[in-house]
Amino acid sequence: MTPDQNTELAEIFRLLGDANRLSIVLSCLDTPIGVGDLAKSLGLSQSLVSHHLRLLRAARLVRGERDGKFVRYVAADDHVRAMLKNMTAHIDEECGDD
Amino acid sequence: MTPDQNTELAEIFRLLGDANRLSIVLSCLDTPIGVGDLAKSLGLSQSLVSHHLRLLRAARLVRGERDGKFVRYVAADDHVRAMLKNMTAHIDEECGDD
DNA sequence: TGTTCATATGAACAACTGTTCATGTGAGTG
DNA sequence: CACTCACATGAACAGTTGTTCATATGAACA
Repeated sequence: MTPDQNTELAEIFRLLGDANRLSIVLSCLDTPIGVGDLAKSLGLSQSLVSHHLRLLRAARLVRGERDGKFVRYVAADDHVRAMLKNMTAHIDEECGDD
Repeated sequence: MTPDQNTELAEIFRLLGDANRLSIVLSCLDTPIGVGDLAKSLGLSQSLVSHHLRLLRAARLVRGERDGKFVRYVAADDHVRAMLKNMTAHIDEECGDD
């Protein structure tokens, strides 16, 4: 693991290290979802969700697809999906062990 | 994924989201290593490493074993090891794809 | 064009975080 | 005991971050 890779990985972790941002990413892991729906379903302001999505987009964790008035966001690729599913699986198991 | 699990996972990510802390955890994934050696090999102050280790310990990402004057730290369990190896593997693959 | 809906952006601020420096604790050794 | 080595802790500060409010952009539709 090179220093650059270490920094890159830390940056990804940092972005996922906010509870709201994490739930945003998890909410669009498999199915594209619009910003407004995201905000409503998570109980967050539209502005806040949009700000977070900008960061997630910049880090290529998420990608937005325009559809008329709407912009729907999904996990950027299978790496992101696999990483997060692996992590959530471990969390589930840990809770079982406690 | 319950809200509690979401928070817990975010907390883990937040801790790994600092480059120094991440390299500390990665440095003791498989082999226990003392605080001083950790500091020297990463080019960080002993105090800083110790502060970070306290946070990592509190989150049960790492565990310390006393050995005389020394305290050696290791990844807390196989979950932590597996999660991090999975993440680093994905980072490696992503770099290959670019 | 003017209006409305969905999303993005900018400024501002309180709260938090990483780091350093100084000091404390506790184990080993003379 | 006094001293040293390895580590932990506390206070303090600069820099960063999440959030809100207000406003801008941009697409659809009358």
